[in-house]
Amino acid sequence: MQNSQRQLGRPRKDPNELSTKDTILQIATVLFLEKGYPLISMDDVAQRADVTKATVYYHYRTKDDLFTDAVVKLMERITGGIEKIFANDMPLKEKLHTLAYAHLRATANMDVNLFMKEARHSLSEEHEKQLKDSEDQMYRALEKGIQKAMDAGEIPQSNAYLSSLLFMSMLIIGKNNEKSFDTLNDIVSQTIDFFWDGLANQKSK
Amino acid sequence: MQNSQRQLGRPRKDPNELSTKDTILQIATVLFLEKGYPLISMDDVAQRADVTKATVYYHYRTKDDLFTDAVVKLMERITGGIEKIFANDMPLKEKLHTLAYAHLRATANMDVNLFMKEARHSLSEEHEKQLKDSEDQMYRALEKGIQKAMDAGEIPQSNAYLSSLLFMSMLIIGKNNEKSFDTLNDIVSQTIDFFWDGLANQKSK
Amino acid sequence: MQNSQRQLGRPRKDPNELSTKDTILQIATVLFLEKGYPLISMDDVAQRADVTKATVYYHYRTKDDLFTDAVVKLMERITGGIEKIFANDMPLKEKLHTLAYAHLRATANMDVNLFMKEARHSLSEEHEKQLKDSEDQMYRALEKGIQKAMDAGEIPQSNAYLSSLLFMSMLIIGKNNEKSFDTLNDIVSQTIDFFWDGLANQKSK
Amino acid sequence: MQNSQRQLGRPRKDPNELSTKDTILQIATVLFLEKGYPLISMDDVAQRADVTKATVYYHYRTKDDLFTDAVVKLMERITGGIEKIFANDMPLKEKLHTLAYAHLRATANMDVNLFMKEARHSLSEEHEKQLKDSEDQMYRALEKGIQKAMDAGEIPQSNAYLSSLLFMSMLIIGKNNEKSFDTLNDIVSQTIDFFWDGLANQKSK
DNA sequence: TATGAATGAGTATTCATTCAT
DNA sequence: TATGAATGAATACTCATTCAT
Repeated sequence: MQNSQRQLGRPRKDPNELSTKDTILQIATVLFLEKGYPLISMDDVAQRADVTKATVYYHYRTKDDLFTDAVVKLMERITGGIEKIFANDMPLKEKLHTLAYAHLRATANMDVNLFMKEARHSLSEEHEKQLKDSEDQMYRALEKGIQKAMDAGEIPQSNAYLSSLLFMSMLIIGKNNEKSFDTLNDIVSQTIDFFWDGLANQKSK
Repeated sequence: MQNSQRQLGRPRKDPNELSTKDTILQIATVLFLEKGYPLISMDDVAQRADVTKATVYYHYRTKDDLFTDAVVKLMERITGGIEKIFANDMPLKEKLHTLAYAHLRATANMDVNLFMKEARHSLSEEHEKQLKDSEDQMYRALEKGIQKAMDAGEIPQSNAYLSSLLFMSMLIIGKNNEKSFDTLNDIVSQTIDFFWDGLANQKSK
Repeated sequence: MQNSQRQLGRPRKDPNELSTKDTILQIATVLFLEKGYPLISMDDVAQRADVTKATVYYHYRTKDDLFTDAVVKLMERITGGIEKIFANDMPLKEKLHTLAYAHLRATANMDVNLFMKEARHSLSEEHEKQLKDSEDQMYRALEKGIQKAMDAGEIPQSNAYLSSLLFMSMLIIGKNNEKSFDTLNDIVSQTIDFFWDGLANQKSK
Repeated sequence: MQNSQRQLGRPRKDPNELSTKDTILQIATVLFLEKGYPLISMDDVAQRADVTKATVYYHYRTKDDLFTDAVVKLMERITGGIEKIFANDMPLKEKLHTLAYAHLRATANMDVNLFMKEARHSLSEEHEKQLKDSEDQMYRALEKGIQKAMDAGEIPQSNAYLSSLLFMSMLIIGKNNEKSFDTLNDIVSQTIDFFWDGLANQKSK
């Protein structure tokens, strides 16, 4: 009797490489981040992934599906990163620093915010909801970290969710205006200081 | 010399109506703000302005031209608004409040940031520069107002330009998450408080 | 003052030729008749009409629109033909002969029935209704002619509408099996005879 | 020689279930009848049969093959039905009635004629011939029955083949316009009466 | 026997732009 | 000033078919 583990269908050429589906997703993520949803065509993705358009469609039923999958997985990675940082034992301000660097490096050419919003006008409600959820999860992870610091008395109690929104927002702006500053370093430091002072001086509510 | 009271050329039928060119620009601005550059076609603009596409092309050589003109003029209006507010005599915090309301109201459905960035990948360098300049002018106006407050000792000296960036950024984020808050009022108040504390506690540099 | 009759926009190259729109419609009708709705692409139409696909779309918003217009106008022509024949003064049987010939000649390669039904699965409800209506009108014209003959006592009273359906149906079948007969003449004669006897022997209802 | 009772090869798990190939054929027949050849994709068939597309291709080399097999087998079944009815001993008119009901019920959603013709433009000559043959066989079965009635003096001698074509043609039209009549019953009765009078009054040739 | 992966060629439709009046 | 006609290039998506297991 045959080993029932045997794989059906045509197998991957080289099992050590990324699967075609993963390659497509990876390339798509980069491209969407770089130029945004409407400016990237399925042809662009196919060409860069060195497969035919039909292959892209074999793995992702629609452009929406591909985009949504790309964003959701990206958000999950970012959320994971945030959680990992907050699991550490450093003081909050240092965590924020680490976070800021990690985030800015990871999303090099992109504006996650833009990324999300751009799609809103093109996606189905279901897809939009998925996006929104994954985005929200990210903010919630950050909120949780901040809240913990509030509960630990490290900073005064205030609206931790709003703080997380503002933190992300500040990072983005910094990045968009990178050229106006000497270094990424400068932006991060000054932004964090600014944010920190905002945080530190909230009247308990 | 002609009497400057006298209108040259054939006068518009109804002087209260906008010129065709202005109608087109106005409509285009609204549409671009609503959906972004790539999602609005020249046909959309033409239809909504109730002229033919050819007429749009008569007044604006390319879509880029139209978009750039729309953004630049919008930015000029916003910049003007900022300057007017800062010319007043209220305390800085109150000015920021006024500004926040005015801005959020004016840009109801839109995200200026998105608006600007979206175009970057589609526009020629020349057009991009024009956009960047007009955006910069807006930030500079805000920066100037903040700097004035620093010089007057109203708040401590720090990076006024960064502060202006952060302020705008916070407003946008707030707006995008409007649904997380009870009212526009809440967002503005909390954001301004947060920003204010960031501002107020900067160590002099 | 300019003549207000002046045509706006780019005019037809040669005003004696068919307008582009008419050319497209004519070609499309022929093609759809020959091969049916699903097998004819907008590209096919464009190529045969010697214009670009975009031009076809300039004149007809969708393939459905083009198809519907083609069918409706064809049906109108057929209906008109039927009415003209029935306006004459010959005996009914002769009219049917004339009709049969005219119809078979006009719809050379086609099966109007096929033509109509094929579309049913592809068209919107609105388009389907238009088709159905134009088809119905044709049957009604025939029905009216037959009814007149009944009222005039030329043939016994019976269901004139069913008779018109059957008449058309017989013609089509005859045509589809043309090769089994010697000549178009044979088919027409025998079919009409058959139909005639069916008509002539209906018991009054 | 093997005992013919014994099944060769691995027996099907559940002998009541259709073989995969038969399932595919059955589903395909239904789908093609419903929507016609061009509108049904191999994917549609595969999905509805709950197998993969590759499996369909394992059993049928091409879409043409599948279609042709579907039609030929359908025609064989119909032909068989006709023969069985004509083997009976009722008067011809009653046979036609029975036939009409059986046919209209069996081909519920379809127009066999349409079904056949639609394919003509897509199939190879070889396939077309097969289709034509199986269709012809059906008409011949009907023709034979009618001829027998003529020879038996039940109806006057005339072109039995034409009569069979017309009979089928009339049935179809009736079905397509079902909604214009009260019941299937009405259509059948009236159509048969009409046909019968056509038949009964042919001059001997 | 059955399947997962991949593809080349096509399909309807859109869009920025040009041109002649 | 404004327009009707025309187009080249792109866009999302589909489909019959092949291939290696």
